[in-house]
Amino acid sequence: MGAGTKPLRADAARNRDKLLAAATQVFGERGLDAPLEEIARRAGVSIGTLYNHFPTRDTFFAAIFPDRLAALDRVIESALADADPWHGLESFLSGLFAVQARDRGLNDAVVREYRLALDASGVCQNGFEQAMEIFERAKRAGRLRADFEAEDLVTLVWAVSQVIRETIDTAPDTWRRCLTLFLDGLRARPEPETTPATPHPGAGPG
Amino acid sequence: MGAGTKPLRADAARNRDKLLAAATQVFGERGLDAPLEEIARRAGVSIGTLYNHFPTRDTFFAAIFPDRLAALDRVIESALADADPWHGLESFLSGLFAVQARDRGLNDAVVREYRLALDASGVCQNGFEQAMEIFERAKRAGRLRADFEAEDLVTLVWAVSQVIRETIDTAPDTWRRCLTLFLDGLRARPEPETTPATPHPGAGPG
DNA sequence: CCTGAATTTGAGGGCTGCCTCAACTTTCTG
DNA sequence: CAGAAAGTTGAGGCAGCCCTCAAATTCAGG
Repeated sequence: MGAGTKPLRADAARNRDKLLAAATQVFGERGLDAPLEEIARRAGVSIGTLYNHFPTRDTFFAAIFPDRLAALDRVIESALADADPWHGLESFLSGLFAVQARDRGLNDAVVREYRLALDASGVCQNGFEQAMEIFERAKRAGRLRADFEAEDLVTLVWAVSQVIRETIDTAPDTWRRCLTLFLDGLRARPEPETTPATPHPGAGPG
Repeated sequence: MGAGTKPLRADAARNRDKLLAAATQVFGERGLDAPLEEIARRAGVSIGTLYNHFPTRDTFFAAIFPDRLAALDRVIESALADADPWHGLESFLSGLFAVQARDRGLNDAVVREYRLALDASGVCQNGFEQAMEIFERAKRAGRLRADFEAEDLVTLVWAVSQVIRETIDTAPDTWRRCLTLFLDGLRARPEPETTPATPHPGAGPG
């Protein structure tokens, strides 16, 4: 698995790059269901060429997202390196959702990967289990509710992904508020301070 | 506005009823984006007839959902009638989401209405404000976090609606778990008991 | 420069869904 | 029961998106 692929002709390589760039852009703007013809158009290449290089939508995903999702590994690592398990957990979720909120394609991709991970069939199995370790650690430290499970992480991602989808254009920080609610709950707490400070993001119309 | 509408011919009235029944069914199964031609097919009526009676998708919604959404007013009422403001709040959310989880169309419709209500343009303004009163009451009683706002209710509905969408076929009670997390938060609590008893619904594979 | 192989092209066929309208059928009224 | 009004029909036009393939083009090596 090194140089098993024959070198592409110059123009082909150029087109492939243009396609990948366009796809990244289009998926980012429109999500994973974006029309492939839009990608070809934006790449300045015919639809036939697109299918030459990427016979299916999934080949696009495979070319684009693994790297970008792997970037989340660093978020996980740094969360696990945090001395405070709860703070690590918070920073993992913030980091994850911040990435999702920057790109509709990534938002969809994360949902997809986590769903697959739960079915025990994902490529991302690895990343998911690493992420769960963040939660297990916080649990052991008595900071995370004891009944938290892998399903809950997936549920959390589903929930927040939709908040991101709904607000990405008009109030793209709303997910922070949602995360605060998830972390602290709706119930009033004895202590006046809950999470340091995550007030409402600028969602107000007036 | 009483009998301003000329009486429909017998066959027309029959078809209208068939269309409404079919639409209710189809929207329920497929959500508000379901193809209108499927509705005509299931009603045993031509697509032309469908457009005769309901020139736009919205006229369908207007004919179907107001009543069903109004059924939620009873949920709200009974929540407000609850002696315990927090328990009322819980029962409102449970009631709302239970309704959403039973019908994809209603799930979509609730999301739509709440979004509009926030834009101050919804028909449902009324119901939304009534719902908010549940939260205000719980706040006054010191049971709900003091910074809860209307935006948070909408966010909550967005979040849970997605969990419902993702799980409605395979584990339709998952939203309960999501609600528990919202109510109590992820953080471990000093008291051992949080919410009476909402363990994981039967989502586990094994 | 020439040639063969690699690559690109884009018209076109297929599908689904939206919507219209001229021709046809049914109901109602006198 | 006839005629007019009301209602129904479904083919067909439009649009978006998917995907294919024969013909045309471009590249790379001799």
